[in-house]
Amino acid sequence: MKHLPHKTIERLSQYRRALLLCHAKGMSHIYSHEIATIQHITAVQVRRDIMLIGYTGTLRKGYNVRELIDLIGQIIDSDEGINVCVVGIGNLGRAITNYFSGKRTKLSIVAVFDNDKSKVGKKYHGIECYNVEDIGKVIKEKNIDIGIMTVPGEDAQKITDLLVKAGIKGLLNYTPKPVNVPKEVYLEEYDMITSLEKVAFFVKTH
Amino acid sequence: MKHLPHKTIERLSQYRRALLLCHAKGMSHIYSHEIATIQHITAVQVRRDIMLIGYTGTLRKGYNVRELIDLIGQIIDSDEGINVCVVGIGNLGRAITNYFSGKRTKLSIVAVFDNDKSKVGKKYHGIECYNVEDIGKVIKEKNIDIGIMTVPGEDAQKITDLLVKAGIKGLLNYTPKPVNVPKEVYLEEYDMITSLEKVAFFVKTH
DNA sequence: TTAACATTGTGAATTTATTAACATTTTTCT
DNA sequence: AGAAAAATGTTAATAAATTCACAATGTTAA
Repeated sequence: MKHLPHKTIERLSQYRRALLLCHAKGMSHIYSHEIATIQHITAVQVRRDIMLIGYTGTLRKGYNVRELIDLIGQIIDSDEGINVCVVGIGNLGRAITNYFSGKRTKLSIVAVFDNDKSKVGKKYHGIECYNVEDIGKVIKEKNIDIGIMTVPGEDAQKITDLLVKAGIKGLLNYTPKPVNVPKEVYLEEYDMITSLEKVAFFVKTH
Repeated sequence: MKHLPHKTIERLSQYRRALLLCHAKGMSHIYSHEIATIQHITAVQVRRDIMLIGYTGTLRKGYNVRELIDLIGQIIDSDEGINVCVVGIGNLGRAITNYFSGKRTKLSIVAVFDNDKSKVGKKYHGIECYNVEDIGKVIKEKNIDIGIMTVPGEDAQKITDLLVKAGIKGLLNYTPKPVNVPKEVYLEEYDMITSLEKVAFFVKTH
């Protein structure tokens, strides 16, 4: 496989979730237009994405749900699984930890961090909370590759630097402050205010 | 102004936030490449976005921070302000409510909803929690245009239908389930799992 | 004063993403 | 059997987003 576009990767992740639900309902096959309807996109887009990963469906029967789930897994998951940590166990950190706990096998949250001493040592959804000062040590011990940052904006860069120094390979930044990482670290930033302002803009302009 | 691209709208929101910080620090002017560095994009991109909104900077001095903040406000804010509600006051709902409380003047969260009777009547960051059954009534009374949905996935479509019926104009869906809305309602969906899986993919493929 | 420099603004080129169009194939119906 | 229908797979066309390239111009320094 040559090079999957970023957008295709995102959609594959979403297709998989939809497919898992379909599988749970007992569907064995699904048409491109059914996936498309669920995801609010076009059937052509779905077929193109699936073409890009080299899968081919059955004419008139559509795609085999089980096979497609497995193939998407081969593309986007790592065989060995990836360990993840959450830094900042406030409301957002807890929401995310909760969300993931026990769900994925390939991506597991194995540590949470906070600078609030009263939280350190407690468990959140079964995952132990460590002191942020121990980030370096814990990340190495637990072989953590990805960090999810849910601290206040003013701490964002400082925590980022700690994570980078600890050897993190990917960072998901949910703080409102953009941070800097060296180019070998993959960075994804998301900001709720931007999303809400965007909705407000399009509501305003009909 | 003709038609601003979606991506430009998102970036304008982000520029504004960066600019507000710069303004708070006492900066009166800023160069395109400074904004670009903060946002991890190119200076040309910044200049082009600013060109699109019809602002023009000063050669060799860059952009006037105050003026640019105000102009972006004119573009993306509504004069009268927009009222927003949060449905589902679990961890994520509280994180968002907390995040916004007291910050924006143009976008304000004026109600939160939950189906848990023990939460109804309580206040969350100063905002009263109503019963989901009263969504229709409260949305009309309080003139709410935008809903942020942070309920469990299995309730997503049901709540969406209630919001749509109540006359909501924009919906930000933070549940893991895509929902359907009539075409006159602006829908933005965001899913944390997809973001994390994307990071994992790019970490895996270096 | 004049040359070197740094910055904005923008048309053109390029790249990325989406959509259209349609050939192909299997199934169903008559 | 043959026609009609419904689906996939894919090339080509189009649209959207980004980057390049550079003219224009104010600023600084010699």
